[in-house]
Amino acid sequence: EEPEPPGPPEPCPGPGAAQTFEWMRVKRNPPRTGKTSELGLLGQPNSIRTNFSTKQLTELEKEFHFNKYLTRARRVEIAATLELNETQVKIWFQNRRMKQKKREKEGLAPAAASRAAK
Amino acid sequence: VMILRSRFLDARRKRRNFSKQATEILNEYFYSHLSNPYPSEEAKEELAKKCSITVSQVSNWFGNKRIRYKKNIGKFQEEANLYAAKTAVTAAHAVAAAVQNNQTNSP
DNA sequence: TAAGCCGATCAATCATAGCT
DNA sequence: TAGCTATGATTGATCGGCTT
Repeated sequence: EEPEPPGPPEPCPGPGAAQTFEWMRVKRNPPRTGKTSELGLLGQPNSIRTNFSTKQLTELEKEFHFNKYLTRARRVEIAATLELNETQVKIWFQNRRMKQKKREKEGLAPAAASRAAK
Repeated sequence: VMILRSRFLDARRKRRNFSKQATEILNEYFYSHLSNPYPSEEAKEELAKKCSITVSQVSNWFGNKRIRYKKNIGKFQEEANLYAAKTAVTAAHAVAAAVQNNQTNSP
């Protein structure tokens, strides 16, 4: 059911010897939401997850309900208004669409429980 | 400090832990596929059914498990051995059953 | 060839559950 | 009851593949 014929890896999983597989070594490049200047000086590229403010999220949400997809022009406009990168706005819409899809998919199938409830 | 993490009214998280058996099933899959704990969409659906949870929850579980496992492999050593042994026993039973079945069916 | 999108995943964090 | 750990969910951002 799970064909796994790689050649090089270790032998057998002996009790007490946890092997280190590739997936355990995977490292993501830190977020490069770099705003070249924040504390002045070419400080390290802001490699920290951005926390969107309630206002930004509210505006993005509002725009999303209007358009699921953005045009370049609209994206530039929104980015400027909310003080975000175009990339951040683009990614936000990307993630928002996936979230929407996920909900439509799940919010339409909990059949088993819906019958019992009420 | 009003940097309100207004994620407070997120209508989310009224979390409930999964049943012990569900966790058992998920862990069994995780440790028996430790070299590549990435279940396919089909596998996730099957696990979801067996555990009585959604596919998304299965994805969340594996996502959290992988990250937390590699963050501190040592902390999961005991658990890993426990499931490794359990899998071995299960496999042994399967083999034994197959052998018996083979003997009683050999013309 | 470059840019956007999708689907999956990562990684950090939130908030609650549960044990000491 | 307070404090700390375990755990499910959320989400900004990354990765690889495919499309435009």
